[in-house]
Amino acid sequence: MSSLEPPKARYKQVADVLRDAIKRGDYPPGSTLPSQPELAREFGLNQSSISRAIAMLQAEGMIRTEHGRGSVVLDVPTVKRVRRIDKDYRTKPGGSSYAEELSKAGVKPRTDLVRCEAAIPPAEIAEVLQLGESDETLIRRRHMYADGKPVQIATSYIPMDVAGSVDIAMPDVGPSGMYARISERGFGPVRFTEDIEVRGAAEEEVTFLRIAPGQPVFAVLRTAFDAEDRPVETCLNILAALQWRLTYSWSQESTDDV
Amino acid sequence: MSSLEPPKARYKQVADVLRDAIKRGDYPPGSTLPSQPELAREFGLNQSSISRAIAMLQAEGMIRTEHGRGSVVLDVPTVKRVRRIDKDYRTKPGGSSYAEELSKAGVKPRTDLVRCEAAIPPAEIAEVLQLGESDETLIRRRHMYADGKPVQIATSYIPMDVAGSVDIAMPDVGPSGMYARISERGFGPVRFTEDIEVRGAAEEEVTFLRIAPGQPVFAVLRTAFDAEDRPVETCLNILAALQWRLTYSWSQESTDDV
DNA sequence: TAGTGGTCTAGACCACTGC
DNA sequence: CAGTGGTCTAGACCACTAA
Repeated sequence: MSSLEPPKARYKQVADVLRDAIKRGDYPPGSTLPSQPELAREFGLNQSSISRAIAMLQAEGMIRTEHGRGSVVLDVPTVKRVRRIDKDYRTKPGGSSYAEELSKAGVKPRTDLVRCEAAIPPAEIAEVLQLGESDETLIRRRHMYADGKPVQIATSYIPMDVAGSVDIAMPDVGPSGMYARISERGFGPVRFTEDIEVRGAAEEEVTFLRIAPGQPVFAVLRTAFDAEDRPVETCLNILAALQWRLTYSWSQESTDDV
Repeated sequence: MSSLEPPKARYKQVADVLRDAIKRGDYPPGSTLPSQPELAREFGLNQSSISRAIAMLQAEGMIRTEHGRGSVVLDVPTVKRVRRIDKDYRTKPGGSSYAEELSKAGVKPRTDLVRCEAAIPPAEIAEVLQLGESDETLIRRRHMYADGKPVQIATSYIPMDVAGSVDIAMPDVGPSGMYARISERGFGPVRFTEDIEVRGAAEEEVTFLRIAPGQPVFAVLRTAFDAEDRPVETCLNILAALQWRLTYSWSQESTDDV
C-alpha cells in the first residue's frame, strides 16, 4: 500500500492504483471492484473520496457502475480494431462485406436482425434521402458481434419505391446482396458518401456496446447514389469511438490539406 | 427559482438550470459563471453539490474551470463544421487546400507555423513512414484558425531524403505547393490513406482548441505514397471531435457494408 | 434483509489567481 | 490580500439489487 500523500489528490491516486490493477489483470473484464466501503477501509479514506475515484475511472471508460451491484470492469481492447474502406483501383469487384472483413481478421462475426419494417425515418435521414415528412422507408436494424462481443449497431434506410417490398431484406440478405437487389430494380449505386460524426453514446448504445455512459461513439452514415445521383440507400453505423480506427484509402491526384 | 425536489439529484437539476442558461445566452462564451459559493447560496445547497454540477457541465464540454479564476463558458458551435474529402472523378485537378475550403465557406482562415525543423519523429510516425529509430524527418507543425478561432493542429512529417532540405517548407508553402515540391524531386504521390482515431484530448490540445479536458478529439493521419508505394509524407490533424463532421465521397463499385 | 452505489451536508483547509 | 475552485471528512439517508 502506498502512502497517498499530497501534492496529488488522493482520489486521483486511488484511481491510479485501481487503473493499474485493472490493466494488470487483477480485475478482469466482467468482474467487479471491491465495494466502496471496503476500498475506503483499505485506503484509509472516506467513501466520498473513493466514489470520486470510481467516477473518474468511469469517465475514462474503464468501468461502469451498476447501482446496487457494484463497479464492473469493462473490456477495453488495448489495440483498436480497424474498419477499412478501400476505394482505389485495387478494390476487388464485389468488395468485402462486414462478415468477410471480420472473418479475414480471424474473428467470428454474427449479425442479429433486431428490426425490419416499413416506417417513417428520423428527420435527418429523410433529408439525406430527399424524402417528404410522411414518406416511409424500409428500416433494417442489425446488431453485430465479433467473437460474441457486441461491436456495432447498423440501421439502413431504403425508400419504399427502391426497396419494392419488405422482403428484399430477409434476415440473411447481406449487404452485397442488398446492393445487388437494388441494382436489379434499376437503382444501381455508383456514388457513395460517408459522414463521420462523434457524439456521446445514447442510452441504447451504452447498453448494447457495453461502454461507460458518456463515452464517445462514431456515427458513420454511408449513403449510396444511383446514376441519376438520387440517394437510394443510407446506413447508419454506431461504433465505440475509442475502440476503432477508421481507415480510408484511395488513389489519384489530390491535394486536400485539411 | 425552482424547487429542486427529488427524485432527480439536486446537482443534476442545478446542471440543467445552468446548461439552459448557457444555451439561452445568459452566459456568453468567454464569460464566467457565478462563483460556487454564490451559486450555493442561490440554490440553497452546499458548495459540494454545486461543484458536482459544475464538474458535470465540464464533462459535457460546455465549460472549463480555471483554478482561482472561475468557470468559463466555452464556445460550442451548435452546427458542426464539415471537413470534406472528395476522391471521385469530380475532384478538381489541384484539389482544394484547407485555406480554399474555408474561404469558400465564408470564414477567414489563418495558419501559424509553430514548428519547422528536422528531428526524429514519434515512433508511430516512424513506423508509418517505414523509417528506422534514428532517422530524422522534416517536421512542420501548424496551428490553424477560422475567423480567429482555433480549429486544428496539423503536423506533417517528411523523410529527409524526400524533403531534400528544410527550406522546402517555408512558412508560406501551402499543401499543394508541398506536394508539387515533392513531385519535382521525383516522389509524386499517387495513393493516399487516412486513418481516423478518437481519443481524449492531450494537455496541449485542450489549451489550443479551447475545449474542456477529457473531450474527444479526432486524430486524422493522412499518408501519401509514391508510385513505388513508398510513404513520402504523413500529416496528423487534430480537431475537436464534437465540433466536426468528416465526410468522404467516392465513386466506383463498392459493396462494403461495415 | 444485507450489501451495494448515489446523494447530500456542514465544515474545514488548501492552491491558485489577480489585485 | 480576498476570492476562486479543489479536496477531504464524518456522518447520514436513500435507492437499488440479489439472496
